[in-house]
Amino acid sequence: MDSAEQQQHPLRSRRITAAMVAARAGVSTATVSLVANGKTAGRVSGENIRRVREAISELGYVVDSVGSSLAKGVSSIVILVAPDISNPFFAKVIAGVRESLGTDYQLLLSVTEAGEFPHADDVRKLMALRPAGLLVDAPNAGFLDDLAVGGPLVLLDAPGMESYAPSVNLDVAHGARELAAHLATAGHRKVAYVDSVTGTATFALRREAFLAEAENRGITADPSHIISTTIDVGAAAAAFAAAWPQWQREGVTAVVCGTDTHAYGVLQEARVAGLRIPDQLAIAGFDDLPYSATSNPSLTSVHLPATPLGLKAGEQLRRLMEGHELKQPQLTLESSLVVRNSTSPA
Amino acid sequence: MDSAEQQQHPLRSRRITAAMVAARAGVSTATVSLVANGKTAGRVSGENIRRVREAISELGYVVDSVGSSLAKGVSSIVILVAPDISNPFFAKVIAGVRESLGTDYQLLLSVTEAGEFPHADDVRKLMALRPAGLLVDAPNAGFLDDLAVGGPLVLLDAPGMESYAPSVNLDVAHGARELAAHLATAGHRKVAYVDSVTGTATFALRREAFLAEAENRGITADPSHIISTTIDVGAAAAAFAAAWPQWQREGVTAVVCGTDTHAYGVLQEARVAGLRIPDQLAIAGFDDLPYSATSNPSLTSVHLPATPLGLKAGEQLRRLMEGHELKQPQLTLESSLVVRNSTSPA
DNA sequence: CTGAAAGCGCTTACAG
DNA sequence: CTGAAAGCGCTTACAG
Repeated sequence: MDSAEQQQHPLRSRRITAAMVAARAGVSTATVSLVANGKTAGRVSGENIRRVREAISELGYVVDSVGSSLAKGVSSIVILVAPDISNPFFAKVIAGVRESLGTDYQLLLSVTEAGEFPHADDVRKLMALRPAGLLVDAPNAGFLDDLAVGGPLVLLDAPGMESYAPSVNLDVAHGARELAAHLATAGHRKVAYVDSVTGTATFALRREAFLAEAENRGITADPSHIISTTIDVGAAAAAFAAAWPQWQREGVTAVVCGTDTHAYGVLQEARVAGLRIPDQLAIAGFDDLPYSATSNPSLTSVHLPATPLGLKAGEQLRRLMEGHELKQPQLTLESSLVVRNSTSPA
Repeated sequence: MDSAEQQQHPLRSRRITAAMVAARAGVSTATVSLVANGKTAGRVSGENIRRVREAISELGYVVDSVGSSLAKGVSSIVILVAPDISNPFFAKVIAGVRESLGTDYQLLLSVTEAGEFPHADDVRKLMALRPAGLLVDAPNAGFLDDLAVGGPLVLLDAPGMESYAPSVNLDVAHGARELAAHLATAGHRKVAYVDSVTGTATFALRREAFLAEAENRGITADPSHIISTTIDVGAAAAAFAAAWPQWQREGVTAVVCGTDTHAYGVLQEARVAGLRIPDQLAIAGFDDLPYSATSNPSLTSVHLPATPLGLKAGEQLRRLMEGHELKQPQLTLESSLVVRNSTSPA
């Protein structure tokens, strides 16, 4: 039987269309569309609803996303633009987004080379997909200017860019200040800072909040003690190895890193150099990746709630895509310092 | 930006269409399509090519992906189905895929809850997007049976499933055997194995190759010494903590983990229990994540080439999507053991 | 070389 | 409540 065969191999055989369902149910395609989209209230008789549903399940019909998107003017795709997914932090953000988006929306990842954001042309290509909404993680202002999109848009981890769009941010400054206080209490007076090369706001905020509070507490960070690398263990390790001899001569006793990934590289190289941690050199990072608890020594880090970040951003976007107003367009999630052995003797 | 425009729905309203380009260039939309798609050879005059190109750049026209997909019957979307992206290993795979796919294709991530694969219904929803191709990472056979898709499809890390589709695999068995040999040489006779709960082939292969070679070399792994958890530091830590008292009584001296992530959890808990590593307990994993070099102690692991895996899979899929035959439908990439302090005294 | 026209599959006013 | 019909934006035979 034809229909039985199609049921068995729905993806291999000819595509099932609304017209086929309509023919089988003895209704028009308009009615099929109404039923398939759950817009039957006061528009389709109970009997027809039943017949269409039966035909749909018998044939294994699924609304074609492309035809539907063209007719509606918008697809079910949500684009997540992010500068770096190699950071394990980001995997958690994605997990959160997926969870809040549910099965109605498809997540399309727009990833570019380490730290780079797509430019106007790439953005246009993305918009050609008619996304239902956009999620932009850790953007820089230049990218948001290029973007200039009017549809549903939520920013993640974009401090200082609240004027562009609804955002979900992390109060990294709070954790950064705790870290400065912690190092001051431990007696450090000269610190170095290993930043990320990407000019994204969150990294600037981490650095500035830390350095400001450090200064308040009598800690100095000489300009030559502030360097940047890509978010990569090896790159951070190499940069630290090159800088350390001078830093050591100049009395640096602690290195703060923009991400834990940087910190792992510094840790690795510091151990190669035979430094006693934290006695000769204290090391700390941001993100509190799962690996920071098991590193050697375990890494002091500013904990950032990655999964909740993705979750909240997805929820906000979802409201926007459903046409609702946001009661609270700006959300901020907590951060806090987790002290471990890389700054505090066991 | 004009705030009034942003208030509206520019995603839907201000769209530049082929008709607008055609009007401006004084040609038909058919000619615009030909030029925009680079199919002009012997079909469009030089003069018209010039005029259309000019109009395209003046208006900032981009071919609408939805309309184009509907007309062609296929989109420019490549779907990557994967059971787990929280593993940092996977971020590298994605990076490799993105690189080989280039800018002609958009990468859509189909992620599900930890270790779960989408079932028939979800697959149908995905196929409704009319993807240009499918990449499936670490699938189980049940999923591939459900899939039954006819279009371009490449499997990643799917040992034993070569009959379903072209695949790019990792020779995890080789590294697993090296690991067994290494532990045997170090004098271990009773080992435990912490597996992943997902029934994916690569994990079964890791386990079986390891256990077979272990047995060859006089190492036993009692059934009660083989457990499974999700790929999660905390879950592995808890499972190990619960099992260790019995294992210790029964003489286990080494724990091999299906992934480094599991191993970090075991490492963490072993240190909490005050075990001397590797003297009282040796620990090893698979994946060789960047963090394994900096853990405490550094982790012995079977190195797997994640980025090349994504890269090769993307290249193969690309050939398929361009209508070519694959000269080599089955590719296998190397793995090898990296010995560190968790199994070998510093 | 060129354009008019027929679709691709769906949704949505619209008239009944 | 229902269906015929007009699109959505594009591509591709097809006739000229």
